[in-house]
Amino acid sequence: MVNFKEDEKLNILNHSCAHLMAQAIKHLYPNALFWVGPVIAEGFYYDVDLGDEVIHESDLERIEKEMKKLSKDGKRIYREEISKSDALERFKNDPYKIDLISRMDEENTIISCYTQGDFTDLCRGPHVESVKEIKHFKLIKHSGAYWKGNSENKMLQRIYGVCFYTEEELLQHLEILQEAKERDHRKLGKELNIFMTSDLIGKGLPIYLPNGYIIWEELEKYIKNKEKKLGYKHVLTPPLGNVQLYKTSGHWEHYKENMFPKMEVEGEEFVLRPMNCPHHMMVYDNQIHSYKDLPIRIGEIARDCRFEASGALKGIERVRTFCQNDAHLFVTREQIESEFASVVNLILEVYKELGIKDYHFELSLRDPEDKVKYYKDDDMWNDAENTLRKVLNDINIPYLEKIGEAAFYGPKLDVQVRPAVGNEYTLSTCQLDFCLPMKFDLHYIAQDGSKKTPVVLHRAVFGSLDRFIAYYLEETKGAFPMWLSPVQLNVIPVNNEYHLEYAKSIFGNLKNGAFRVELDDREEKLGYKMRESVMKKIPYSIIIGQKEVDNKTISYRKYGSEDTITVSYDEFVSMIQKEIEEKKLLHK
RNA sequence: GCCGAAAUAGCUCAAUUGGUAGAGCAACUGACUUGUAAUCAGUAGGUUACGGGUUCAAUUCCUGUUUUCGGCACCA
Repeated sequence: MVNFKEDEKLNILNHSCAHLMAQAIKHLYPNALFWVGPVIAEGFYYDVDLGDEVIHESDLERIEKEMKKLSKDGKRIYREEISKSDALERFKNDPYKIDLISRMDEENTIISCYTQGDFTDLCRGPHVESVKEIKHFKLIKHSGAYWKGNSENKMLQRIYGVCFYTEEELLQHLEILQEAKERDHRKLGKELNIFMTSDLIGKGLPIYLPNGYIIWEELEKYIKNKEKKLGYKHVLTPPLGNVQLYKTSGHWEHYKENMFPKMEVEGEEFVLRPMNCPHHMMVYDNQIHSYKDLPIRIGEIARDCRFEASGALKGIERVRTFCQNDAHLFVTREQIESEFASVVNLILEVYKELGIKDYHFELSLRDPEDKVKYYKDDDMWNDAENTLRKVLNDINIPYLEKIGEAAFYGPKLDVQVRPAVGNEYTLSTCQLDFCLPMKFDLHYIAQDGSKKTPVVLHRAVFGSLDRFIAYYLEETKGAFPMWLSPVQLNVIPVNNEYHLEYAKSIFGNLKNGAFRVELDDREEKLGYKMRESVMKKIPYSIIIGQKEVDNKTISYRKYGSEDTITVSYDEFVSMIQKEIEEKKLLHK
């Protein structure tokens, strides 16, 4: 997939295309005012104020047509440098430009304008020489977008587009977009019977069907085993709690708008829990701990409920109830680095085993200017942020620093991935927290007999199992590796009259061997049954015909291959056992 | 939540400017006894998401609601 931002030449072309679009819009909507038109990874967009008018899907065609016309006219693009006062004068009737210009530093900024025919726009540039270079473009989508990204502000009209140097590149790009839709987890989830939703149950409340639940169970077993080896102890805590619990933690103050409203019973107030930290704090507080007991690692596959905005819901990627693969590590200050490194290594190990390659780390820091969101203790923040930086540098992990992305209680390391369709999201997280242990007045007894407050690492490798399954569906295109496949083997007799008996005995042996196996004994042709077997993305289709009956063998065809291989039963079983143990990827 | 779009059989989709819904697949029945991505024939399947309105007549036009989709905002 092209990244328009990183290809300098394409970047300039796309930015120029944004200007061409603006010019076309100005022709069709003379009162249009323009905000910004940047190049992004997926192409470009321009935010436009059309007064009371809004863009409809059909308008994109009109705008495109006008752009083609302007491109054919082939006007040159001129650059002009002006002073700040000239700029303020020239754009005095345009509040958006005034807003931009007035924030510019007069001394150090060259203010430039670009003009093509009857259209001039304030712009840093650079641009292509002439609009006739802007030929192979497409307006992809449109939407409302709040001015300056603030939902208190007016909603502008945003139009997205892409531009290439050749028609072939453009068509190829559009094809890639189409292919991405094919591996959207919502489409695959439906086709492969992974999950469903029901209007009567409610939106954002997914049901995992038998196939989906097998994947869920396997992932749960997998991660819990890894955690046990690292000394985690698993607990089971309730999915709701007293409101006071969240008032103490500070979550109520920060997030009550995004929680399901409290319910009152017998004078007590409860909420469905939006996260598990306070519950795990209570688990820690159940006993007195010595410094010798630390680190204490409490894990849980824990169900949470969050009242996500209806417009944010998406398949099983963003839902209103989900299960976190959560854990809280209670450590001394001296143990922070090694425990944090251990979590990062666990994440790296899991990603490697599952074959996930396309991800990056982000170190999410507080915005020191934001006095409302973040817990007030500058020393604590500096200490925490520097600790995370140090560990990341020590273990040599590349990462991006993101200001203002921290949790209210501490900085975090997030692992970001990109889905088939839509914006990137966090798949795994590890957060450092000096704050909640204090709020809950937790301690341990130090070597000198004094009471000390532990530090907590919040971490989730499968941020949520729901989201992870969504991601892995898209990553594997629904062709899961053997160990995760809902159905691993499909036994297909060629002819029921002569081969069914032997097929049944093979099926029975595999079933007793704890493989997830099906027997397709319908009265259909082999080709028909093979087609379904492949469409269901079953890793192995086992064919039993006269040859196999006579020689006491089996023949199999692996998903993604067109070859048929004949082996003995024992040979086959040891092969697939090995494949399951090694968690081999089905294809890559 | 905000801006825009969509909703027709279990699934994927049709239905000419408003004239009371069709196909393929799946399901069911029967025939065929099959060697690697669809054997043939038949049967059944619908308050066109839900409610209200305009009209002689609404899947089609208007309107409210619900859900879904593309973005924006949000994401402990």
